[in-house]
Amino acid sequence: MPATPRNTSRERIEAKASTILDAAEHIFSGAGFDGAKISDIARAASVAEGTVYLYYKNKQDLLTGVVGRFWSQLTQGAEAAIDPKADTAHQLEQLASYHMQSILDQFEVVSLSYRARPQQEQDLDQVREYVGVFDRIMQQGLDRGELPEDTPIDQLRDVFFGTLEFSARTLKLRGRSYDRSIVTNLLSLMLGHSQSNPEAFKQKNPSNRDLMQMLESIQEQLDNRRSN
Amino acid sequence: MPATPRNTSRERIEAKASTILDAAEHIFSGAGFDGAKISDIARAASVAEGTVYLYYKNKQDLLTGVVGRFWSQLTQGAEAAIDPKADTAHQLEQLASYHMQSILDQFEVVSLSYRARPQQEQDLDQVREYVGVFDRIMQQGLDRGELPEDTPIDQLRDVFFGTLEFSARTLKLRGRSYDRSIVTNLLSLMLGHSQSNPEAFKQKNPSNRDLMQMLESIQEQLDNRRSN
DNA sequence: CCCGTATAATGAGGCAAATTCATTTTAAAT
DNA sequence: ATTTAAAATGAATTTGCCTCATTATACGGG
Repeated sequence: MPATPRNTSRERIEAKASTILDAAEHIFSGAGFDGAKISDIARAASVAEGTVYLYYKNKQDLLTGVVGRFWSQLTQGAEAAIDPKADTAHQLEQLASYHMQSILDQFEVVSLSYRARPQQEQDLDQVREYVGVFDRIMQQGLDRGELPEDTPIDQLRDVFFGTLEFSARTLKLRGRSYDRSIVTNLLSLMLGHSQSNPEAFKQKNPSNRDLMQMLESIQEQLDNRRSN
Repeated sequence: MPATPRNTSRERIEAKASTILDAAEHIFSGAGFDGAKISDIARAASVAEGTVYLYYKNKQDLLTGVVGRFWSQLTQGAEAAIDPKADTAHQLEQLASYHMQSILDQFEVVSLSYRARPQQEQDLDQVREYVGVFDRIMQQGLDRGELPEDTPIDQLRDVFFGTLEFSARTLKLRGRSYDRSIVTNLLSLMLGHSQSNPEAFKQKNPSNRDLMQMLESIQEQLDNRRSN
């Protein structure tokens, strides 16, 4: 049992699987899932039709591969795009910008994602991992005290990704290009104030009750003075 | 050329088209687009397979019909759910609640929507109409002076629908049910403060912080006077 | 270097489902 | 009752995914 050849062979096989995936991505992106024929993909990968099925169970599996790889690369890219030394707000902005540009750039593949989650089955693992990048930033923000303690991460996650995804669709629909104001506005919405409130935050943003107390105190002082 | 029969005939035809659409919706919802066979739909509508093609060009067209009708009904329902006398914040909350419940309720049809917009083609007209309901509320809010003059409606629209759609997906994914806190939190984000900020709005709507500053200044004056 | 075996690749053929269309049925008008 | 047009039918065609019997290639031992 030779070691080197085995390795080489394994590598070769992975290389071929990757070649087929490249071809699939190309054809899917150009023609959409339904429009793409396995025979097209096979031709683009320079293999016979049957060979595709040695590497991927079926057309759907091929799609899952393409989409999974995309999100997995997105995770890598996002981690690279985030400066670990930056504060929470900046990290979020880095993630948001990176996210927006990537999904606009590769909009066709993102669209294919919808086809890869057949009927309310669980999401792709790779998507969950990607979303974890956001969670980590937020968690760190909490730990560092840069966010109010009761920040609802789960809900803000939906706001973050939901808004960006929808904005991307809108931009594509109208043929407009990316404008960073979307990101900055979103972040100022998300971080600009927290209706929930720790002490530090309270000082910057007094509640109505605080105001009332102060008014009452002043009123009292005035009353005292007048009665003198 | 008889008038009555013509009418009757036209009605009959529309009724049959509608019957087929009902069947299609039913089968699509149960089996998904790919899982649905035209023969199933034909059987459910009690017509022959070929007859379906007299009313709809092809399977895709059938899907477009189903999805279009859904959004169109959603628009009607939304308009009915909104109290024209309520203020902007309440109207938005009504729309948000209605939206969330509807799309959670009919999640299968909503999922089909993704299949109805093949590859970055323009959105369905019915979706655009639906989104118009939001725009109208916001515009009215501006006119009534209930919103800052420079409210970025377009961006808030993306926040609104993007967040709700993403939240709905998340809920379905986790098998959780609808919790109205999603809506109230979203609205307090959207309306709770104006991060964009013209002077004009600030004057009309001083922040608590502004009030606190003014109070502190008064307090200071009182102190000064006393010390004299 | 040749052979045998295991691994990989091939593409013709089976099959399922969408779509077409020649034929039949139904409805309307005279 | 007959003619004509509209509507419906389902068998036949087409298309494209996927299987599998066959062929080619790689590799280790003699």
